[in-house]
Amino acid sequence: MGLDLKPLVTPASLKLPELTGKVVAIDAYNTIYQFLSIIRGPTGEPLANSKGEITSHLSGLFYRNANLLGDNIKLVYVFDGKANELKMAEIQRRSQLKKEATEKYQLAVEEGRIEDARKYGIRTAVLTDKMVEESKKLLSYLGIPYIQAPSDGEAAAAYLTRRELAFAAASQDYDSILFGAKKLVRNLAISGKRKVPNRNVYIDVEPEIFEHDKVLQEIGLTHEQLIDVGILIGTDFNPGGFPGIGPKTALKLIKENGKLENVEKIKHLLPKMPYQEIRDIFLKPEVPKVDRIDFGEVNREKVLDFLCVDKSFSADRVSSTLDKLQKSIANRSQSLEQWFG
DNA sequence: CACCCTAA
DNA sequence: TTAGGGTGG
Repeated sequence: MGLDLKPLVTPASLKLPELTGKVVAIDAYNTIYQFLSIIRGPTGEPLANSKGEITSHLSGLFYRNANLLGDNIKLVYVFDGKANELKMAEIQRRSQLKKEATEKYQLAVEEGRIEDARKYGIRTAVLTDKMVEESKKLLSYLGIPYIQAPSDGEAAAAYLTRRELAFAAASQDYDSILFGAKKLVRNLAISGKRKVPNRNVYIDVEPEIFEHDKVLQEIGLTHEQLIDVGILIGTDFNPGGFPGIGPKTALKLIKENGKLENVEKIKHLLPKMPYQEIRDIFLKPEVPKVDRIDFGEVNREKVLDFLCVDKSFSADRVSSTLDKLQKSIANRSQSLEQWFG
């Protein structure tokens, strides 16, 4: 279920123009997984090409990136590497949930319960190695660089903000804050419409930004203490956290006691928990070797060939999106030439 | 999710 | 111009 810091931190609203000219390091798995879950037909089936290969992730990546690039936002995608041993329990838990959702989904489809089919279909999304390769391919055709993280993508994205190679990290998860991202952007999207789970209702979801310094100031803790709060609530490395302790209680306990070791009511549980190792995952994560990020250019032919020939996208739609993008890029360099040329 | 068309 | 609903693949 991830790290639930939401009740403890207050976002500032963010308008996309504020990111103009800035580098944003995107949590690739988080983003692609979101597309795979949400971009589906009415009965919960993902988009697919004529060969039956899923294309939801490519649709999401193409249209969103085209828009963000058109707004002159510089993107770098960060892919997860090898998962930490401590994450295995969470990975298995998720895979079990998917298995259950898949059974419910198939039953709902057979019985013609369309809304249920959609609800469960969303939970069945599995991100395969092939999809990752296809995503990287599309990114490279769009001129968008990507970085392969040695372990957690969020840790690598946070590192890029620390190195000032990126202005912000973008992810839906709050882990980036524990990894020390200077800034975290959530809801980085074009349309603000988002489906609320379990209901056929759409609400406006605005992009929001969290600044690391302000977060610590707001809750009155050090970074190390915030990590302890996270461990109490539960992270990917200790799913569920400690029984009976939610975000509010966790914050109270660390404020009163300073650190995990001093919290009386969990003293009997601490020895069974590798909390020092988890602290180190957040404080001293493995990070990629990066000194600079090279931004590329759109390769129109490759994009068209890949999406329209290979993946059955509509040539009209793809080329008109590319037209729009290339036009805004051309306008940009033209206005630069007026100043400097 | 994002696009596109239609209605008001 | 904006809101709502269907469609994309």
